[in-house]
Amino acid sequence: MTNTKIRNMEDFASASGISRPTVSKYFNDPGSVRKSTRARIEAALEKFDYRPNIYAINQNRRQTKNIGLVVPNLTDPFFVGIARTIEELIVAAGYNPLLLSSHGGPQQEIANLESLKSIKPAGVLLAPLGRASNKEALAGYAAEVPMVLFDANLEGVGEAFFGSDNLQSIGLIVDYLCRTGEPPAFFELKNPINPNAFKRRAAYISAIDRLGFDPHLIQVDGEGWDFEEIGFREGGRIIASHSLPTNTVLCSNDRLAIGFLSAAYENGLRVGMGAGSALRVAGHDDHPFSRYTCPSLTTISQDYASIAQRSVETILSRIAAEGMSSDREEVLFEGRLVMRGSA
Amino acid sequence: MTNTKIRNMEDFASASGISRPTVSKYFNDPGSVRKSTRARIEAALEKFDYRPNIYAINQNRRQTKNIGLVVPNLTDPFFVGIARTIEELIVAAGYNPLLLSSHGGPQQEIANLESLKSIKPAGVLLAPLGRASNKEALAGYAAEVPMVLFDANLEGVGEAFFGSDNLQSIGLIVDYLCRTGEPPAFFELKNPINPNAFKRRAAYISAIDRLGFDPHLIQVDGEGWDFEEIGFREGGRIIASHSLPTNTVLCSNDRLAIGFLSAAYENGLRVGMGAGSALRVAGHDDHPFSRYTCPSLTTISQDYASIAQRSVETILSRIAAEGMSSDREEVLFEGRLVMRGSA
DNA sequence: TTTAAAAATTTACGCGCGTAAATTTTTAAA
DNA sequence: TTTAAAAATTTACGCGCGTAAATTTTTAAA
Repeated sequence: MTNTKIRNMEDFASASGISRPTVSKYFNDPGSVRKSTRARIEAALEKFDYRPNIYAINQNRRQTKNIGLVVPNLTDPFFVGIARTIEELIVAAGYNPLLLSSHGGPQQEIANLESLKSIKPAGVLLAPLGRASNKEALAGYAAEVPMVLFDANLEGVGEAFFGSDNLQSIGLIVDYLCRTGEPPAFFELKNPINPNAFKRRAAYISAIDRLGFDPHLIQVDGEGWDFEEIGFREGGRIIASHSLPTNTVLCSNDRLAIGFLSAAYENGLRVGMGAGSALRVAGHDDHPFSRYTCPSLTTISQDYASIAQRSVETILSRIAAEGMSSDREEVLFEGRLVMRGSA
Repeated sequence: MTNTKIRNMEDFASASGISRPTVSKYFNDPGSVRKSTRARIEAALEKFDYRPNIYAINQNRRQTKNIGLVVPNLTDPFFVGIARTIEELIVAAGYNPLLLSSHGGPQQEIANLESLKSIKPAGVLLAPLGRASNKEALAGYAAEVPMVLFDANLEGVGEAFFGSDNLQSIGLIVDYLCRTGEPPAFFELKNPINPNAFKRRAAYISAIDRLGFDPHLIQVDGEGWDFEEIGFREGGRIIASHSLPTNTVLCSNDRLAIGFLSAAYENGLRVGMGAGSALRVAGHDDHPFSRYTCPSLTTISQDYASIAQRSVETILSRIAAEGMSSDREEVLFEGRLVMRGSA
């Protein structure tokens, strides 16, 4: 064999002794060619390590193998974790994931989707910002590209939504807190961005009502996504002013709770369940750092794995169906109580 | 104007009344065409919102506008932050960043670079895993694609390296700790992955020597990237066994310190500078959560902005130079002391 | 061994651009 | 107004694939 330089599929086909269209067929689906042919191509592949030009492929294929994955934030480890799980599932299915973060801004969210357009994605998985999202623009986009929402729902947008069952999970932790001590007050933002925050508020009120107690909403000011800072600042203010209505606080999410716990420590308030403790604090999401707060945080762990799996399955089936959209699907997965030191 | 469907640059050119080659020239550099021509194209652009097919462009261009960005980990907020800064600089320069995480594994690091090959990147910015990296494979890759390293250095690999001056920053915090209390012991992994860890160890010894004290290395077992867990487990073990050689501990990085502080809390050891405190703890990196530990963590803030900026500037100039590689550049940026409650 | 079905091959075209060379038009300078 | 330079246009080719239709070869079944 001479030292033939393989520059394209033409060269590779002649080097392997197979016609180019058959080689093309092989790369699109190795199982679609005869076993002996496959063996010859793979032998040649060992020798020359040729790979087809992705740009030429995507220019000519009816559809790319790209799937966009847009999350609101990558400074939040929750989205990093679920994005990684989703990416693995997409790769396993033979597709190519493209992860983008909206950095908390609705204009960036739209810009991300627009920039994805240039790579002609077969489908998009979107965890929307929520209330801040440009819903009309997203709905318009979903009319052009198959889109599945996860984490936060926008009514009627996309082919499906998969997220957490806040009614169940908040009910679970409220039950637990009431069973083991004083009924909790609910610490949250006055004007939350995330739709889950509204559902958690409603779930809290419903659970407290069901148990025959009075709901206490502690609604604080704060904009944006810097929840730890808000939890620290507002939590500190409330603790210092001795205006806590109960000795138990359920935070709308772990990031608020992390800030709140830090504020409690700064103010010399001992948190936990023991005799010497003045306060119990719980969160929601099982943030990676909730294990290392002082004390470690009792919280709810979301079913990331199921959310990721169903989201990927659904976008793949919608891509395969090519516009044969049936009804919009909405599935909520149950959370699990994680008991630690704080409550 | 009829309702002409714009399917490609040919259609768009005739709709705007300009020849296709001139339109092509415009998209490659709007400033390269006459002002009046530019105005006509942009007027047509408003009307038809056509955009060139990225696959056809990249198939035909000598070089793409893609720049790969590979970091060891996205669960570590340090890399999320610097990646975001770098992405913004790349976009501002008219290039397209592609962020990939190696998830802590050397085989994934190589796989990331290989997968980048298929999109024919003009250059790659790599924060290598360090000791675990397949150095030969990375060097081979750098011979084919312009590559700049940041955060962790691999001797001789790539066109340049930009990182932190651990000698300066560790010296700074050791000086501070010695000036304000007992000289610190150094808490670290026995076999660290990251080259910075080795430099910090050496910097600690050098600084302690310079001040005329005896170095105390607390080297603990632990594999992988779960530093908080290692800090918590090993820190707790050491605290419980009362084997701390001093009342001041400098941790090799903030994530170890976060775990260590949590362990101190669990063991009832009060950390801080006040009279009632038994222990001082400091870290390195100014992790986003170091503000919310109990107490908040005294640490070193790295000069992310400079590292990001120089890395991007350098890869762009090497891309422009097209293989005209001169000497390998190495620049270390100084850290800044961040004083908080823990030391 | 014959026959039908499946797989591979050949031929041919098209995708949507970049880009080079020769020519024409426009602009700025004399 | 003339002239030279700059910009735009025309013509033409190529990039590296996907893919369809007709034909040939191979395989499996009768």
